[in-house]
This record gives sequence, C-alpha cells and structure tokens, in this order.
Amino acid sequence: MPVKTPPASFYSAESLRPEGTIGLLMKRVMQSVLLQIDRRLAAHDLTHAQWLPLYRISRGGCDTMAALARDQSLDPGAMTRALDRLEAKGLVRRERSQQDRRVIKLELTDSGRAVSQHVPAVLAEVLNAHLAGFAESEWQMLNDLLQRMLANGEALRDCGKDLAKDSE
Amino acid sequence: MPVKTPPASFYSAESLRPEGTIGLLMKRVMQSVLLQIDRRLAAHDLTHAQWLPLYRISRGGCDTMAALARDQSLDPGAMTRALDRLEAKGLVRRERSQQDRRVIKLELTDSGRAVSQHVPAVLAEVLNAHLAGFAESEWQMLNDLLQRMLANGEALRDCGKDLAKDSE
DNA sequence: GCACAATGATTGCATAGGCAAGTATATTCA
DNA sequence: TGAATATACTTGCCTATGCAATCATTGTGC
Repeated sequence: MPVKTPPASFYSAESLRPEGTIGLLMKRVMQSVLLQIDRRLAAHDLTHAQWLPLYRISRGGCDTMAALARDQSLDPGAMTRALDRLEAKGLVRRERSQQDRRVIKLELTDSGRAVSQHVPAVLAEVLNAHLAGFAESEWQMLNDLLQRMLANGEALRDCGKDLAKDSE
Repeated sequence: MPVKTPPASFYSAESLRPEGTIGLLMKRVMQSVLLQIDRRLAAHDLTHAQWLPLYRISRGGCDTMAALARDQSLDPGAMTRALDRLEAKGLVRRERSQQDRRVIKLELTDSGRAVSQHVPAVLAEVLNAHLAGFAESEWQMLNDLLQRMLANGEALRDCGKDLAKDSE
C-alpha cells in the first residue's frame, strides 16, 4: 500500500539528536504551559487532570462520563477515577440518568462552578504569555502547521493499524 | 513588577473554546507522535517512557541517574523506578561508581544496545511522517516558533516563582 | 420473549510521574 | 578535624493513565 503524501525527510536515523527534534521541543513547551497553569490553579487545589474535565463540564455538552472521556481521548477507567477524586472534593455530582439507566449524568456543585470560573482566564493568560512577541500571522501559522501535523497523524492512524513494524 | 515583553492577546477568557487552543492542538499532535512511535516499538516491548532513557544512554553523555533525570526534566524518583523496570527487562546494568560512591553508572546490556538501535530510525520515520507536505522553510518556522514559546515559558518560570495567583 | 451484540460505567492490574522524607557519600569551610 | 551543606539515589504516598475483564442496561434481530 503506497503512501499518498510522501513523508518529509527532515530527520534521519544518523543525524538525529534528541535535543533538537520537534518532538522534544513540543514536549517541553507543553510541560511549560501545564506547569504555569497548574501553578496558578494550585491555589484552588486543582491539577491539570482535574480542571480540564471540570472546565468541559462547565462549558456544557459533556455531561456524561463516556462523552467526557471521548472528548479528552482518555481511557474510561481513568475518567471514572478522575471523577471519583472530583466528587470527593465536592466539585462534581453524579446522578444516574432516568432515561438510560446505564449513563450517569454529571453536574457541577456550586463549589465546582465557582472554581471552574477561574479556569478560562488562567488558560488564556498562560497561553498568551507563551506567545509573547508573536505577530498574529505567526500565531496563525503555528496553528496551521500544527493542524497539518495532526492531519498527517490521523492519516497514519487510520491506514496503519497493521504495519506495527519498524524498519529493520 | 512590570513584564518585559508584553504577553500576546490571542486568547481571552470569554472567547476561549478549548478545542481551538494551541495547547490542545499540541497535546493532540504529541499524542499522535507518541502513539505511532509506541506502536512501532511495541514489537520490542518498549513504551515511550522506556525507549527514551534507553536511547539517551546509548547516545552517551547520560550515564548516571541524575544526568538522565535532568536531561528529561523528570523526577529522580520516577527515573529510579523507570530504571528498575529497564533493569528487570535486562536492558540496563547499574554499577556503583568507584570514583564517587554516591553515583550509579548506567550502561546498556547487549540486549539493551540491540533494542536501542531501532529507536532512531523509528523516531525519524514518525516525525517525518507527521511533517509530510512541509516545506523546509515551514519546518524551520515551526522550530523557530516553538523555540520562542519555550523561551517565553522559561522567562515565566524564572521570574514568576511568587506570583502563584490567578486573576480573580 | 429471548439470545446476542452494543454501550456506559466500574474495577483490578500494570506503568508512570510528582513530591517529600530519608540514607549515603562528598564537599566546603570554620 | 568536624559540622554544615550539597549531591546522588531511594522509598513511600498520592495522582494519573492504559488495558482487559466485568456488570448492568439498552437495543437488535429472530
């Protein structure tokens, strides 16, 4: 099965230096963003694994476990336990649905709503701070390039379920 | 304390949609890259938390726990346990240094060396695949933009150890 | 209705990482 | 020398995630 778009050849096995790759660079940027957000939300006793679902629930549209897990491409089991922790903190309520007794409806408590209000401002602040000095065109370019990388990745994922082999 | 470079204002608390931010985009790209690498290295029974230190050791320069942990900005405790697992798989040997009896020298076993040989090609392949369709100038632009985000993040980290506050 | 598949949620087991406390060794300095 | 400090590593506790198995409920086809 031939590849549709030929892969780039910016990296080769010989020339690879781990410090210089796009991958490590992105990992470090992500670490930095999460560190800054966590630091600012630590006052509310929230970690990034907790404010994310909280924020999504507060935005509406994700009011069940399965929906939330799919939205964040997270394991259902992991999400169950994350919700356990949020419920233990009194931020989220679980309630068995009457229409479909399999699903459990999620809703924020007053406390959860109060806390989740802080999230968007912090998110925006940290992202903006990391983009200091960027022209709008550069920001759009970055968005565009990342989107294209993601599209390449999705193409890989779809067609490559059987080529779990490395090049010997 | 005034900020040196004013932060950008591409995002605001009101307009934020979590699906659209650079942050989520990068997270998804990273997930995709790691998924593809893991899938290709699963044949050698390696996860991304295992081939990374292995690769770094094989490249030389990181032959102690502390060096490795610093290199990957990882907790020393986490690194200890990661090495436990690698040692249990017979890929790495630990040996107390004679010069400094605090440090433990790391070296690959034959088996570890054999496995680590596969890593660079897979890394290059997956990164290149995600960059399919990129012009060299675009690749350089992406590198440049990410470097600048990282620099912004490091400036934040250094000067902001006390402002662990969010905007109420 | 009934076997069967599909879906939602949970649980057990494993890997994995952050944080803090503790131990052993080395270094610095009075 | 010896106390204080720094460094290297380890361990315990907690959060967090993936995978597989399980259970309850719902839907489908007969």
